[in-house]
Amino acid sequence: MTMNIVEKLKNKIREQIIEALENNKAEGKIKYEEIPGFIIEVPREKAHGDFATNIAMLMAKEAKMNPRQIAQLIVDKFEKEGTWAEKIEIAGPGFINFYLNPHWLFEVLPLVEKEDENYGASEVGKDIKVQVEFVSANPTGLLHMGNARGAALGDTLANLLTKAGYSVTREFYINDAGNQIENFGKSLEARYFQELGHDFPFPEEGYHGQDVIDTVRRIINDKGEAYLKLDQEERRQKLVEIALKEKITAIRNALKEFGVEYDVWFSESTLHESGAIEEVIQLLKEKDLIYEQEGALWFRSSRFGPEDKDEVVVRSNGTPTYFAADIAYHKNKFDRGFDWVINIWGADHHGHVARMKGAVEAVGYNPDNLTVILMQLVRLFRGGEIVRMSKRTGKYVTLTELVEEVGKDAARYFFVMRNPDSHLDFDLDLAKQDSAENPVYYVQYAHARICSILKAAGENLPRAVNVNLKLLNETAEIELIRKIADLPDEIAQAAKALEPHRIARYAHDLASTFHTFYNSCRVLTDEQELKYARLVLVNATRITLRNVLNLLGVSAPERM
RNA sequence: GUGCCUGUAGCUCAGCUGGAUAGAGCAUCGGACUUCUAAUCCGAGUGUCGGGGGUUCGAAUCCCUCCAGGCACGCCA
Repeated sequence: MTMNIVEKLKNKIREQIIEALENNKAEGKIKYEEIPGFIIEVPREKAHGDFATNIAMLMAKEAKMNPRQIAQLIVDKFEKEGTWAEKIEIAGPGFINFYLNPHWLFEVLPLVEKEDENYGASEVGKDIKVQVEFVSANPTGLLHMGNARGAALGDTLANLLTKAGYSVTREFYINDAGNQIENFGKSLEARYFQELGHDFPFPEEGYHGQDVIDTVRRIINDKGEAYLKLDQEERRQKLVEIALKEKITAIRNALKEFGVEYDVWFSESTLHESGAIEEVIQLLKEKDLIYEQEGALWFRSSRFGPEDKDEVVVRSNGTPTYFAADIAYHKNKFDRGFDWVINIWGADHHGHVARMKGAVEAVGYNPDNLTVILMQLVRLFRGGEIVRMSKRTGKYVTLTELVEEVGKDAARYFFVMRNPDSHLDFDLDLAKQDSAENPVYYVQYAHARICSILKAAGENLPRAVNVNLKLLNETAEIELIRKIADLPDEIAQAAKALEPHRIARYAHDLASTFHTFYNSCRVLTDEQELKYARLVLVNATRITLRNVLNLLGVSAPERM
């Protein structure tokens, strides 16, 4: 059982407030039916205490009393025992501010030491099976910046959910069927002929990238002209088979270099082969959610979305659409028992969300259990200019190139730093610079500094239980402990809200608090007891920083 | 035309889901290394929170409307 000190204390204060209110009610000093949902928060202004609540304002209307009067009643009956409260004040329109004895914070240091790598964990997601599907790039090409953002986001999110106690599966959906594979086959065939010196027209919608040519050259190297004589369908099939395997391996390796590994690689073609798509269409037919028009089969998505249009699931030529496969895929996900299914998609797919949810409902599952995170697209800048990626020429910067250029740490941090909702302008020149402008160095530097102190201190690191923590009474020290204490709550909230960027901000805040401490308090001082206490504090900071960097997939260097 | 996202300091962005005097980084200016790493710290300044209405004790946050930018509206995926 992991503990969350901040949460525990908030709950304690909450209980005492409710009890104080009930006591007042019993004495007839206040009238109300129900206590409204109120918050206990850490005020932005330090002068407003360690915790504050807005309950008095919220109750004013129902109790027909001035909020400050209500606050006074609560304060009068508030039992401080067990809350560490030293001073309670009523402020502004009726906030109640709690000023705590800082000693409550000291519990956190032995806890961090004890939990070590596990510190920050909580159990808010206990017994909840969640799947995060992300990247799922077309296996016909290499990974681009949009995929890279999705990879950083999805992996960090999965890390967060895991830490918050959820049971997490990472999944990559391989689109190895359908139209784009047709095109891929045609492109490969064309390049195959061309590379062997034949005239061959390149398909209109084909893949123009250099990587397709490279693949074909390798195939020729290996198999020579063997496929020239085959009939067209068989030739394309062979070429696709070899090329797909190669592409998927390349994608897998690129992601691995980026620190991302999956539990499941799910192949779209298995849905076609197993009959799962036909089955799901049959199911929808039975529910009268499919109709025929102009030779095609349509799914009544308009029944579900607000005013969404109906969607083709089987073309007039008899082949199922991507959407049909996706319905079968999502049914499959829920069939596997996931309580919560999370997809990370590029914002250009947003039109797909409503009908996907509709489809989930249509096949008998609760659409609320499907969350789609849409991330806005990435624009690359180089030399102050947008790097245009061209579909026609197939030229774009790949994930592998990005990692080579700016490094895994900077790239991951950069992508996760921002809210997925905001457009991301990635300045390659800036990220490339090994300079202080790159925020990831700021955080890593804090970790390296700590390691340096610990090294200088020698091998005997004191244990929290053996030192006098009360000596840690400087503002900078208290602030640092407070920040460390926040981690479990930060993770739990970031996980629940699916907002990994909060953790990047936390990492920066923690580093900043440490740097301030470092400049105002000397750890290796002549006063032995103080030194030991500070060593404990610094070591707890190291553990916390390292754990956060791990969540982000960023390394925690001991030297810089 | 319809739908989704965005609009906050000169620039890049936070803003804990309705709270108190709206915050960071970069950039600018001025300070701090004989001391555990100056890739750091301390100090200084800037805001019609896109505009206008509304909801209430209280709005950057919720609702309406308008403006600007991005994206999507296929028997593509």
